[in-house]
Amino acid sequence: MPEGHSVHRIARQFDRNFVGRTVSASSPQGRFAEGAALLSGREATAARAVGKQMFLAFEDDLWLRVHLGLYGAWDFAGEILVDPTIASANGRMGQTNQRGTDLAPILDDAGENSLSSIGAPRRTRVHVRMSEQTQGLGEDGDEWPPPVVGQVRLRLLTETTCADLRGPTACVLQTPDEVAATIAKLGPDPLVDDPAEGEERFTAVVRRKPTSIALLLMDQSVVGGIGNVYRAELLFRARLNPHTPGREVPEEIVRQIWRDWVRLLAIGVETGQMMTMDDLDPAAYRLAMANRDDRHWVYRRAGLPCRVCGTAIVLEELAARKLYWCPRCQA
DNA sequence: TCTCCATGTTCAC
DNA sequence: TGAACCTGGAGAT
Repeated sequence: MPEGHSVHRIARQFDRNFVGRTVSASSPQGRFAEGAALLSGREATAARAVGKQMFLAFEDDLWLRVHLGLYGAWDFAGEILVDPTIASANGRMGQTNQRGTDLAPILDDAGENSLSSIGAPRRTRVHVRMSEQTQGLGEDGDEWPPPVVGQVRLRLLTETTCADLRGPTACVLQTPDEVAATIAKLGPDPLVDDPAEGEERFTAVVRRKPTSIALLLMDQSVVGGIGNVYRAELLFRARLNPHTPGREVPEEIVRQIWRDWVRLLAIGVETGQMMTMDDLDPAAYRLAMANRDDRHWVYRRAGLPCRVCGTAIVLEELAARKLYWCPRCQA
């Protein structure tokens, strides 16, 4: 599942490519047919991400709320204008159209959070139309709009850009009041809330809970956007035992975790990758970036030696999710 | 072709 | 606390 960084990238993609444009909406799969009919023909007016939720506003105060859940993904096709605040990890941002505008790079790696497909990692279809002169056909002869492949819950189409939504946990229309109620239930998000205020909210909640810090970090009402990968990595970086009750975690460590999340989220949004070993030396960093299976301190490293102490990384189940940690560094 | 798996949430018990 | 939901890739058969 895309953690918070991906959802912010998606929102920025929508902001750049859909906001201000009239959208044609459909539900090829049929499960969002009524909603798509209501959206179709309206202009998109805003795109926002809060935690793992994305909100897309349309004319007449109609909001689309999407949560990708475990399997969801957006595939973008067509002419994709890249938000200048996000980049591909390998820097392949070179394609430009005849107006000199950046187009989407081809995949940054195995599809993880590339600009063309954002969500659950999967093989990606990339269609990049180079200019309006080629409207109707992509440069390589692709159809326009692209043929529907698989279970597409919602297709949003402008004259130049196509976004296909697959497998979301939530895809619903909301009123402004409902959007506000949804957001009110979420914990602070460093890219939405003032980071200093967020730190205070996060610290106050964690410090009064008997629940383990590992569960609290995954609780979206405590902090927005953290998922299983960032949880494991944040706890390792803090050298904190995942089972420590929140109220027993020293305040300075709680604040350190928040500030680390602020930092990692910013890196994730910028690069599209959950790089958590940013404090490596440059050579080791480049190596880690090149190999997505070797990019974390503990996540998916069960049984492998800890990168710091050599102790075997432990894998256990906590609330039906896999938890990776080093029993020595995080004793 | 079948089974398992995954970066998640919600609901019933 | 555990099951259901959801989708497609990967590996086993």
